[in-house]
Amino acid sequence: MQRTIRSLLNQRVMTENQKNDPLFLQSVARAMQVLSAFHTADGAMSLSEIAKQAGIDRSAAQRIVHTLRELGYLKRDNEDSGFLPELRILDHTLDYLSLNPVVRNATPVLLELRRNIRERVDLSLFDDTRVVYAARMQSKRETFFATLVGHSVPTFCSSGGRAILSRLNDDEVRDILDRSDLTPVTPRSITDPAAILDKVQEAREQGYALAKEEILIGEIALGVAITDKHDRPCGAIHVAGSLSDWTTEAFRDRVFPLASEAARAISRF
Amino acid sequence: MQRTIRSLLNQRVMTENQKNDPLFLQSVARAMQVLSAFHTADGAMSLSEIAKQAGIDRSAAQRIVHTLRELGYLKRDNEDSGFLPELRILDHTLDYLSLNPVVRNATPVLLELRRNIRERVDLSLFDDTRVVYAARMQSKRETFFATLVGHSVPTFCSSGGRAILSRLNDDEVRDILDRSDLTPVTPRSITDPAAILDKVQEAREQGYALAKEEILIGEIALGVAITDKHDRPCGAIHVAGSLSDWTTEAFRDRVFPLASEAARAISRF
DNA sequence: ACACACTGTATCGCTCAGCGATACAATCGT
DNA sequence: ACGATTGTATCGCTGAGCGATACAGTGTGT
Repeated sequence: MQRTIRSLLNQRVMTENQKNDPLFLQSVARAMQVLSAFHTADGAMSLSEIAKQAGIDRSAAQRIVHTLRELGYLKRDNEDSGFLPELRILDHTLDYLSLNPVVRNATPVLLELRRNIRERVDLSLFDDTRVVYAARMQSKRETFFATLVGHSVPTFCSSGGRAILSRLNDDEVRDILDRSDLTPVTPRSITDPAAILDKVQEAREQGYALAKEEILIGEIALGVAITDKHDRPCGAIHVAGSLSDWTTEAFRDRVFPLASEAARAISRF
Repeated sequence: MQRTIRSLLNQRVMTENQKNDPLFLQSVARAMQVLSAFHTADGAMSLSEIAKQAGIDRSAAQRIVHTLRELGYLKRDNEDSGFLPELRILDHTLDYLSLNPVVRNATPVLLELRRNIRERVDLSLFDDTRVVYAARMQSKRETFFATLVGHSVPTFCSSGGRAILSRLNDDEVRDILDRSDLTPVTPRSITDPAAILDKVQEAREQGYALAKEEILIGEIALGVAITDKHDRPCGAIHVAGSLSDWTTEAFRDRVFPLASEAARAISRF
């Protein structure tokens, strides 16, 4: 399901205005499309596969892959035939994470939060129709998903996503929902726009958003939005617990005050 | 100190053979150099700064920045003037992490390891003269450094780095040391090539490498190499503890058997 | 055994993408 | 008011790179 969401990103074809924009460098766009081709992969990709995914012909793919390989962003798979992303990619990750003021200030706060609550704590960043994990503090009892920075979940059905929406006005929320792919992540995901708007309104009044089993069955999550200098939401703190340990009320009573305080500590950067 | 190491990467100017290689696309290289310009930054960068760092003129920088912005890899800093990396970068991170077989298989093993040892456990990947963190499992007692995927430390003075070197032959080790920037990370970092070779030889015999206060004062670290299908080292497990809690011997006796077993479980992928 | 469909790689001439110069409005600090 | 920044926009010339084409190696199917 993660893949389905991400593959949509990839369909970002060159638009008309981009074609007529003298400042828009097509070869750069093509190169980034080659790197993005791997969003849909679950193994090494051949030149033809890359070409198809990136929407360019094999020749172009060849030259771009060659260049990216020379630069250390791609490598040939030793055993399998095909190509894979290479380590150098992570350099840019660090640039992003260490220059992002929210992430920068969030880490100690999140650790403190996890120490108090002893459940999984995530920091996610708002990216329109999706919400991207930037940091995860594991709880002792582990879910099988690990620290995968870059993972994303839909805004509309995640606790943090709806907490973020609750800081926008109804028009903006509707706009995002319109552009969202509303396929449910689990059978419990709320997909009806009207119902989502209700939940968002509820979050506005309470200051937090709850999502029960909307991302993972058996999991309850509480999200609180983080805002920037201009009071615009730019991310959220998620706390996730198991429904076998918590009633909804106990979870909310325990988590909300702490998470809310943590969010306030991170906000306005 | 992190920055000094990384800024070296950036000096990767276009080589002569690249210039004469018909398959090498210069515009793509320039674009990646623009993204890499942020390796040396600690805040938003202006066009002129980017141009200087990337070794191109302002016009080129302008057009590339414009394109990367259009594609969602850069954004303008709201308050400060200048540009910053944007979220989309993290998409590629996930591609790399989730397609890398070592990382893929390591996570459960590392969690198990941390559960047993209750100290910080890191997974790092070998990249020539440096070693890049791909995952970190925090211990309860926190060091101030947080989960920053992409961080790197020099191969020559880290426990994992030397564990990796111990799986190469002496010529290869010398070659890496020759190309390394041997500036010490802490006053305790061993920088004399002969002494490093001794330590590497010691690691060969013992199956693990120890580094005391070579990266962080007060910290002892034990590293065990991870190998690929061809028995070539491709990464390492690091376990780090505080010298106030452990004697060298106690640390080694407790950590080595478990870390070694974990490394074996991850190896050969 | 052959044929065929794949890999990845290499070459080359035509053409249009994009280089680099130049200009400009806006916002600094002095 | 000045010069030095910032980011943005335009434009003609030219060489970067597009896309066609070819080739060696490796399976896969018949």
